Amino acid sequence: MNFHAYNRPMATHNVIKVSFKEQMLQAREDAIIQAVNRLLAEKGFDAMTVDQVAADVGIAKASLYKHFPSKEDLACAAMVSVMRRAQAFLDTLPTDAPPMENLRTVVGWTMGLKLAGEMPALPSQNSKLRTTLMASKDYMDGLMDVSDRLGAWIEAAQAQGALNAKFPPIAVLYTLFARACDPVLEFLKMGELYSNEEIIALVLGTCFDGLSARPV
Amino acid sequence: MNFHAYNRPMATHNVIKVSFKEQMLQAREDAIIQAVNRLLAEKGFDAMTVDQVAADVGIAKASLYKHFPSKEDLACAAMVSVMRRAQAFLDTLPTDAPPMENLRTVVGWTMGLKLAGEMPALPSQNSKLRTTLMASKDYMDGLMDVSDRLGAWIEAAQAQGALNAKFPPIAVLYTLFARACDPVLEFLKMGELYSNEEIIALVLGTCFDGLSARPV
DNA sequence: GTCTATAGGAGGATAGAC
DNA sequence: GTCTATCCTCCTATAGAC
Repeated sequence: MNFHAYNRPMATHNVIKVSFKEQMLQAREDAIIQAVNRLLAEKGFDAMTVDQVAADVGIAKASLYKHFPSKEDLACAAMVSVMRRAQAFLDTLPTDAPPMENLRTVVGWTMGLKLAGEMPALPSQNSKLRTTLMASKDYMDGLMDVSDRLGAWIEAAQAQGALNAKFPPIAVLYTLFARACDPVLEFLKMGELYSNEEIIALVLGTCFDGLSARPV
Repeated sequence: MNFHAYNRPMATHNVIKVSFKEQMLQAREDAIIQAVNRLLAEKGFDAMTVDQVAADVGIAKASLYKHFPSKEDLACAAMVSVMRRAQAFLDTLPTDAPPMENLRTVVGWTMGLKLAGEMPALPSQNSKLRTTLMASKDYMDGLMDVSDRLGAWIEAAQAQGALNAKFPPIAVLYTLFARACDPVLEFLKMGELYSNEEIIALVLGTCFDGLSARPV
């Protein structure tokens, strides 16, 4: 009892202090991730330099390396972040809606992200980066969860006859992921002829309806 | 007359010699471009190093720079090369065929190129590279020619009602260019479930028919 | 025009004081 | 954990002999 009486205040004090510190730490790491996310979307992984990230956050480069051990881990953290956003968005979609509708909505949402400059772009060739991503449980878990949920909708949509059954579900899944980073989006944006909403509608149209004319 | 009698043999000798030298030069530059093309397709512009190109060709790096003034110019030459191949392929297509059919054939051909590892991949963000490309008359001329020919087919196909008229021709053109480098191709190739022909058929299907089921 | 050797600089990562 | 200053590696590009 004396033990508790003696220790509790000290322990409480420590708990509060640590929690506050951790809160600051988390806030700073969030700021870092946000900067990385922006830079990755703007210039891509190779063109992004750690110096730019540090300057953007307003801290020294060495401090950055106290939070993340490498440039690859920075990018990985950004990917985990968007994956979480995607999961959160999926949570908001009605489970009783037509699966095809949900698929369309998700892809449209990712296109909006890209047009807003919030979609980090990673080179698919970089093996060092791939290794880091594959080794990240947070990233892989998120990716698997998203893939599973989309996969379920894909199969359901095919069972309903809304999604063309001649395409293997895996090919559809890849296609949806690819359309989230479709370069057509930035091409059309650069042309400045269409609003973001129009661009999304166009690219969604080409993706789901196809280029060939459909019989009325 | 004496002038000719005296000079002709020497001139002929020079002509042959120069022509031979130029032939060797051209052959070497072709070898360089082929190596660049392969490396660009395999690793992309940033990951490709000039040392690798030199080693691949089997000459010293300094010799490379006698042929091409910069790494960007190397990539540009490779792009001009594929553009020429594309123009040559367009030449083989029947002018009396349905334009929609020709569009499909061209896109399928570019997909085959990519699957064969012969489609150079350039980052769309690199401004130094973009400047070099824009400044290259050979590249721009080729790009314009290809765009014009595809554009004519697109408009003709829309006039015929074969290509969905709700899409602006420019959006269709961008989409066709984008599908030539579609990452879905390499994803499916990595899965090793489908042959190259099947992959091309699949991605052509998603592109032209769309993901949504079509009424029978 | 080919080579060897090296300049020059960018950028990822770290040392060490505080 | 933050900073300044620096290391070190890699890579583009060039100098200079042949």
